Amino acid sequence: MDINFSDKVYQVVALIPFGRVTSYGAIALYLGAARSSRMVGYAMNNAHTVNPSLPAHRVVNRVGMLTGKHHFKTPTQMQSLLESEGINVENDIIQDFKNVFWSPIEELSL
DNA sequence: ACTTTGACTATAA
DNA sequence: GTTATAGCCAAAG
Repeated sequence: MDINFSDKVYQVVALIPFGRVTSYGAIALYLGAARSSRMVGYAMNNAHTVNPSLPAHRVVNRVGMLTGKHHFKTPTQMQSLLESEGINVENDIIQDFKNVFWSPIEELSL
């Protein structure tokens, strides 16, 4: 398994189901680097170049805030995509975040 | 090899 | 309730 930390992030993000979201910390925790949550977002900078189809809009911070919306082509694209998947976003915050939250550890380790 | 950075998180005030 | 600060660690300069 000679893949970089960033590549692992892409793998997990690619597995996020439709209509669900997860947090940077949850991904980092699944990768065994619980305290490298910042690196998850850092890696996402190249995500669109490695695999543009990565659902980066389904990755938010721990409270469901669309912190990375400015990294999309348009700041409104992230919210639009989430709303298209049935996720209610209001003021850059995902409503019912706990309800749509997807944990890689819970879903992938079972 | 050292310094800076950052799509985070937790704690303190 | 919000705002500030510190810890954290991998990648880029």
